[in-house]
Amino acid sequence: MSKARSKAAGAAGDASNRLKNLPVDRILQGDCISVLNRLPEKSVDVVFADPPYNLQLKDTLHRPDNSKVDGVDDAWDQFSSFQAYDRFTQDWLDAVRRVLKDTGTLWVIGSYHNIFRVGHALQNLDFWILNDVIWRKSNPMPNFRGTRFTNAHETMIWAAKSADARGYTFNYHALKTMNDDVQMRSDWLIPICAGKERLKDGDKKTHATQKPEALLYRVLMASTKPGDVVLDPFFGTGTTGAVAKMLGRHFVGIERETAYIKAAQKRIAGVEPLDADVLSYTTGKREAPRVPFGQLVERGLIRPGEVLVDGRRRYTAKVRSDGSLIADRTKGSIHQVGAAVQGAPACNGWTFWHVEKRGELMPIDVFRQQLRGEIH
Amino acid sequence: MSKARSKAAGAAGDASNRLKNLPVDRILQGDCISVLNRLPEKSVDVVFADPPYNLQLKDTLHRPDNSKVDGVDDAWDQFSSFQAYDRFTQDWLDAVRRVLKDTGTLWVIGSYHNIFRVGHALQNLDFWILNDVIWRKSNPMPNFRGTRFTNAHETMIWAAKSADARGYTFNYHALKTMNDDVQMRSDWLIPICAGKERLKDGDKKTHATQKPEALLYRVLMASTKPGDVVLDPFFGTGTTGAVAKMLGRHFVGIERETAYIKAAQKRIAGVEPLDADVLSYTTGKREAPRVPFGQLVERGLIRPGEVLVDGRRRYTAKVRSDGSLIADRTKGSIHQVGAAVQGAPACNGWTFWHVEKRGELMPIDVFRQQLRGEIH
DNA sequence: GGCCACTCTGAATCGTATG
DNA sequence: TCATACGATTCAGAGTGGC
Repeated sequence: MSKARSKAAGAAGDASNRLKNLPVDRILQGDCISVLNRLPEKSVDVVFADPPYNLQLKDTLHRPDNSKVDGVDDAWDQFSSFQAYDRFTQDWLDAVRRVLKDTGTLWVIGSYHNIFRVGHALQNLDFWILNDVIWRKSNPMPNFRGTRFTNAHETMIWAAKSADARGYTFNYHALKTMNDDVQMRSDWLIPICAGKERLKDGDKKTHATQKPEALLYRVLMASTKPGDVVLDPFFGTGTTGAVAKMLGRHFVGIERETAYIKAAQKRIAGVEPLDADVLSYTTGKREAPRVPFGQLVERGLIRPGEVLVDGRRRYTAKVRSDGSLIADRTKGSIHQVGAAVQGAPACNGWTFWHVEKRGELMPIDVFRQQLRGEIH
Repeated sequence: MSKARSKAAGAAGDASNRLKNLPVDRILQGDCISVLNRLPEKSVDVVFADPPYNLQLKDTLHRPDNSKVDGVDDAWDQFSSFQAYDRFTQDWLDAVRRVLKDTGTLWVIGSYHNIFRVGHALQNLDFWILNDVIWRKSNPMPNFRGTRFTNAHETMIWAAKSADARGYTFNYHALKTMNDDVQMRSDWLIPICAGKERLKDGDKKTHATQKPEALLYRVLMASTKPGDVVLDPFFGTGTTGAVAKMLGRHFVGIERETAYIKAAQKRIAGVEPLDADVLSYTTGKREAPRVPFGQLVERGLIRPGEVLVDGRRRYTAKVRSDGSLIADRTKGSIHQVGAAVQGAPACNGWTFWHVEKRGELMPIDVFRQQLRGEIH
């Protein structure tokens, strides 16, 4: 670890053209590593980094309706190999480490394509992981070919400068208040960036991977105080800057592309900082848990092979391992089979089907209620 | 990458004492790497691995009421450094790679302490990540000190043997059925293992990190077929084996500690496998026998000369005697002509083209279903 | 305005059998 | 091995336009 650290430390460059004071609430144009190397050391409270994910997309993907998916094919996301990506990652992480205060923390966001490279590298550089936080997307893009699980989340790593770093900011009570007085968990349900918030040039997205402000809101509420400085080395269209300004924090943005910088400047200029007393009213909304029937089976509340019967004992059906039912000539969901055996157009399987316990019939909805109670 | 691979390949050991046949539904005692090296190559359908997390707990942790938290401090979770852990990880992953069929997949579960080491290592060994899956715990242990987010999830990596590996099992439709007919996402809400399911010796947990059966249920439902072999190189108290037996899959367990093996054997002996009819699960059209369109014509379900129309009555085509279609300027298969009239890159003719009966449109897929029913 | 139907899109490592 | 053809496959939310 220390070997990697000292080697990369050389990348910090000479201190000759180093700035004495941190330029604040500005976007600095250039390659993030060389710009970072010009900034004064230990001057930044928090770094939020959204580096290229190195997606390695191959062919074009079409939706079932034949429309084309507009994938990320920007030049900035192209790397020749894992090695090249690892070197890049180590270099910017090391440059970040120098400008971060000893009490500072680092956030990095990524997907399975790159996050294991990033996590590995930052642990090697002695960063100390405080949490990994899952951004659960309420509206992810589906998997169109039915080949995998819907890729419905991204991962953030939150880390301090070292295992024995003390005094980092974590606004525990503010987050708990935001979360209806329950501790904030490591999984966050937040929609993707769309609608008015999404920056466009005509009908084209300005940036392929603009992050939602709600995500940065929670990150900054958790790990910064008003007046703190947040640095974003992959500034893009400036979500970090916009939210920082709104929340009364300072930002430093680093970005190469002129088009992104212009869009970010315009966007941030339009942001009105909030009064401090307003901030405390924002709360996280709670999701209403949907409980699929298959979950009752998976959890053992209903066993595969168990026989369900309707309230008047006219029809029966047997539970299969995937949570579907099988009856005379039909199989399908609890609703489909319930409808089919009755010859009805539709049926609410939750109230239609029952389990027999000691001669008594119990609607399966009872088990769903039980599961909901456990979840929340 | 290839360097790491070939180097570790040496760890596969000599083939002199290698077994000819895979011993199935048994727990093999010993160090997982040397046991793996004795197994026949490419013999296993799926590997589920729950390796040591390398937790690096320093002091004992106390709850607000001063009771002691029973953390993981077992000898098997102690590593001297990241390097030692990385070497261990690479070695067992490489041994796993050898016994895995080319169509097989690998699951690894971990937390932020180790999952970045694991993910980095398996990418270096050319494993190809299919998904990372988040196990969201409905009842995690709270963070008692209020210094971080409640650590409410663990991460699983699901990977194929290489980027171009084909034919791995993913029971898309069964999982969709389990989830109320929406695609299964990459975030799974499942409670931790507690209650009757949790194995105990008196009032002490038998194993510090026993996984819930519901988690393995979903893993095995997703990525294995009945009769498949699942290998678990860190078998512990045998959750993988218990669920595999229940679901009509075979297991191979590897475990060092006698106490865990005994507990697992007793547990698995008490498991009753499900009946075959219950194990059957929802499959999609991909599994169904192929029926050429020409057969519908040949069998008289569709007559030569009949006019087909799309669902919105924008396009028509006429059926020729050889089962091809002819439309303005094009002729060819139902798919080719469907694509051509729309100007689309591709088209599923089975669902695109309809026949008009008494003013109602019926997709030609209905006739295919009919034929499939007859054939069986 | 309100409701309904329809359209569009989002960090995506998204096929397989046959010849 | 490679080219060709078959034919399987989507969820939530925002925007738009008609009645």
